[in-house]
Amino acid sequence: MNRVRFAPSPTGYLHLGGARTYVFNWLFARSTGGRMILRIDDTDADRNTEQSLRSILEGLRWLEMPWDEQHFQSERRDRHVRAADALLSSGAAYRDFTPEDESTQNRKDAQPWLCNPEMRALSKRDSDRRAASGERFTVRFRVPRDHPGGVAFKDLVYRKQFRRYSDIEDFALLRSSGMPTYHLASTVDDAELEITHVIRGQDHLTNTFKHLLLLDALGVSRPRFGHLPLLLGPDGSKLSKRRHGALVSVPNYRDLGFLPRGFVNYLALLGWSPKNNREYLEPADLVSAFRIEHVLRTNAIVQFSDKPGSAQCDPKAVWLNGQHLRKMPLDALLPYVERALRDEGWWDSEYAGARGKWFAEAIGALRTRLNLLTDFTVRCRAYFRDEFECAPKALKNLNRPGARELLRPLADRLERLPEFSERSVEREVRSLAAERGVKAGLLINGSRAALTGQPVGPSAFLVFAILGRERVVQRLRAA
RNA sequence: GGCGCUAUCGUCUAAGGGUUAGGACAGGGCCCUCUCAAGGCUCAAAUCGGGGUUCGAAUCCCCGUAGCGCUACCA
Repeated sequence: MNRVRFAPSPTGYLHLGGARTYVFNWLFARSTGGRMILRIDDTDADRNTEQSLRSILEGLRWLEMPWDEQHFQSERRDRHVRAADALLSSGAAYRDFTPEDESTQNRKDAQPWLCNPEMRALSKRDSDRRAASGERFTVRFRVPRDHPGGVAFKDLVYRKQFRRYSDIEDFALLRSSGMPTYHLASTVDDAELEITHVIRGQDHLTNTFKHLLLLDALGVSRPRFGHLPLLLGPDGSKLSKRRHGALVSVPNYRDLGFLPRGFVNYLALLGWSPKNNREYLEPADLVSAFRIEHVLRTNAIVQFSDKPGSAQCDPKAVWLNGQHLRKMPLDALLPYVERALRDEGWWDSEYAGARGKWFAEAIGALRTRLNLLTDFTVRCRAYFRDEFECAPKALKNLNRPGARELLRPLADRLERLPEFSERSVEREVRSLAAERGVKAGLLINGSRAALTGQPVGPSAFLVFAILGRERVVQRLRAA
């Protein structure tokens, strides 16, 4: 059975890149009957924060793509250290006593740093003696750099990969604090958790050679690797919390009013394509269409902007979300709208009870012209609240010559109407307009303004029907 | 600097030797219409540059250029 993992480090919130990696892993697991493992890579104690961990879990849960297992890397430290010890005694690794500040100096040099030959050549006796005397050291992997060959593997996405031993530096396994590094911890855990497919960002493509070296030295079997193209910001640089801020965080998209499925659909199309021109894909469609071999090799730019007034996110994401908002089963949509209204303090328990049918019908009518969940609160106030402002353009419709005077007579007629429905109301409105010799549009637009305070919205007759006779009559008179 | 990855409309992408280089978003126009959407139709918009290979190249090869990644006791 396939086992894949997503291994975020809790040093910031979950951003689009991480979420996309999670989504691809999950899709791969589900489409092949495998298991999804969440592993929190918290080996860098200094930079980890509780808040970051919470936000990652929250963001991941919001995607509605549950994982099957969860592990904390920090709880597995013993195994990492044991692996380092084993490599040390087999000679595959060695102690490097170079002081930290001196070794960081090396990377400033024009020449690439590969190893410190002096430390590499240290005899076992000297090494043991210096370690026993309490001298600080890091443990490094001894890359067989004198051999002419190299490491090769076949990436699921980037195909054949090869790197000469002589181009790989002697990377650290254990820090001088005794803490394992990412390379060691990640590799040991992948092996012990029996990960079969490592699917991660392309920024790890060149790290994979090190991981393979480690895996082989540890004598464990290699998982398969698949690297994903990177997500770039509009400025062309790799998406990061540092540069691009909260704008690219998953919670931001939730707050913008995205449905999990709309967001996931958008993410899935960044660096992957079903190859048949389909764009709108429901979660189940994604699972059945997903093929790791169809992942692209080119980085994708995520469109967004922090300029006030302009769209904060890719308009295509908004469009896709609108597709889901309209096409998903109404029953499935209702809970999301409920939460949006609750957040606004507009939720009425009657919506779920006596007026449940009304609520469903209203949402069903409203959703045809909305894209985001937040549109229900920012654009539909008049359907849920009795106090609302009249927009300037709506006021203009109301003030057209002859419009306002007709509202009261209309209210009177509607009050007496035997049956109050979309069709019967339409008949009344049109006949009143005809009798007074005005265009129906005048009355229709005026009514919409009086009833909703908006110049735009659903068909006016539908508005009448949604609001119901009582509120309609009252609002027409008030205008 | 070294090593590696990548290169199709503004953006996401299809076409992996033969197509008028297709679709989607965004933009323009038209239809529908009580408004705004939705929906339908339509217009504009791309193969980074240069060399090969081939009857034929977006597609294969080489060179250049550009972008990105790695080059940490970060992950």
